[in-house]
Amino acid sequence: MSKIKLEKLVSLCKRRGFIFQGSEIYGGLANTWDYGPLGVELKNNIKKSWWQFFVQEKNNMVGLDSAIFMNPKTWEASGHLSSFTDPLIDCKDCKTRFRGDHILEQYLGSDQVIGKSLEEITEMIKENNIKCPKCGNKNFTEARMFNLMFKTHQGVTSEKGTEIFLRPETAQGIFVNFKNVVNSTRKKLPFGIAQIGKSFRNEITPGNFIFRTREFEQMEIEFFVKPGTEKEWHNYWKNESIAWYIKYSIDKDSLRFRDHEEDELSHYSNATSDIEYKFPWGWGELAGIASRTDFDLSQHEKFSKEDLKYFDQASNEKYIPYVIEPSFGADRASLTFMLDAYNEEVLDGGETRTVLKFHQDIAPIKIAVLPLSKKEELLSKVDEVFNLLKSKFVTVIDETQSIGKRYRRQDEIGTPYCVTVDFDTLDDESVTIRDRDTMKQVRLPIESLKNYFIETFSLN
RNA sequence: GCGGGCGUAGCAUAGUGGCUCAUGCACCGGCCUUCCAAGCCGGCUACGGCGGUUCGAUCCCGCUCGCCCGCUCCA
Repeated sequence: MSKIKLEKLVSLCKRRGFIFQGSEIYGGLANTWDYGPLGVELKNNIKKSWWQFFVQEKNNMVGLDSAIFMNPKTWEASGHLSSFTDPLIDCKDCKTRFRGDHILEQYLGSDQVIGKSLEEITEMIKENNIKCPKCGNKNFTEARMFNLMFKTHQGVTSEKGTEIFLRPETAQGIFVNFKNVVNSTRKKLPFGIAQIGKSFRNEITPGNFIFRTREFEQMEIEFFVKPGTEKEWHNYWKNESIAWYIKYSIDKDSLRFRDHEEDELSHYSNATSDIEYKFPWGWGELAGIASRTDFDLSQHEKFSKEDLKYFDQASNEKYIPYVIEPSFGADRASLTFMLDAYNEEVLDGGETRTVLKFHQDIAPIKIAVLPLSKKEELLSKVDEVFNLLKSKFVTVIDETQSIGKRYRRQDEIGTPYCVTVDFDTLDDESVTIRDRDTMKQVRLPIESLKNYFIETFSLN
């Protein structure tokens, strides 16, 4: 398996139109990336495949698309207003940055630190003679707040009462709609609600191309279960989650589970397992499967004063469901699918070809129609084939330069099938289908072409 | 945000205080070409931005923007 350097992929992405730097003509905007013509097809296919796998093909799942702006009370209830606000301090000598509360906890224990203000944390670090864990000096900056939520104002004027946030996760949109969904779908536990959408976090350090950005797209499920059954469902979703990556051809050996240690668990979780991928810079998180207990619904019940309990007809009990949350990053998935698909192959002639071996349902372009030469008769036949396929499959025509070069072009963007119209086509009404991975060719009548591809591709 | 590295065409690189900034790939047009990056001819496209020093700056200086690595965070 050829391991690709990240720069190589970034350059390919730009050259071929997968991903561009955001606002590039203005010198860019830190850490924003735009999906180009091929990138948007790829990402859409990834989201589509996810939705099909996790929602449409499961009878205990439904979908949702909630608003990015939410009543600010939501974030009080969810804990994001306090927990996503980290007091940071820097060591002036070795220039390392720490979380002030974490460093204090190591010395004093967590009960001493909870709820302290910035000034108190700064003071406590001084008083307790705390040393930099890295260089041992005591030359710290003051603690400063870093709120991970983007703040803005609703309405034209910036009055305090209308302050709102860009959601830092899609999950809360699901929780606040739990009752609506139960009432409108008559779903019984256990069942889940899925949502794909953008989230925003003012990350301190974004980076690694589209791996960590401040604006990103999540694919999340909140799966509601009867308390006491959360362990088995946690396991179930771990397996389902990794199965999706494997179904869409991510290399098994580049994936692994990693369970969170107790001290790294989020404020809402009692058990979290990550799925990690072996990125060029090391293992990185692709998805997290968190057991969120009844934390969120309980909090929303408390803050909203709405009864969010579920009435279990079978056992005649009323309770707040427990929640298992599989949460995926769509941009990370896009990066992973590209990295994993990237191959450089040495051919018999000694030349190399670059080929993105996407799963065929993920590939941005499904079919390229190529005339063997630029002769008028072939070109009109090519149009005919294109028109036959275009309504069902993303199809392109490429007619410039040699046929071999065009095959390589399509390889580089991961097009699984090339349909070549040659001079025999004019007589026998058949075309040659060339397979990206095997480079083998088969001959097929034009009339059976569409059905052939309908059976080949499974994502609609 | 802090420290370090970096910024020349679509991509990857070369080079220079002053002459039309070079090469490969890619792209476009033409000739040619009947299944895996052929060839020939022609063409488009760049010194991240702003300011300073200088007769003259892509090159030196300052600021700024962006990228990469590290730290903290996370999908």
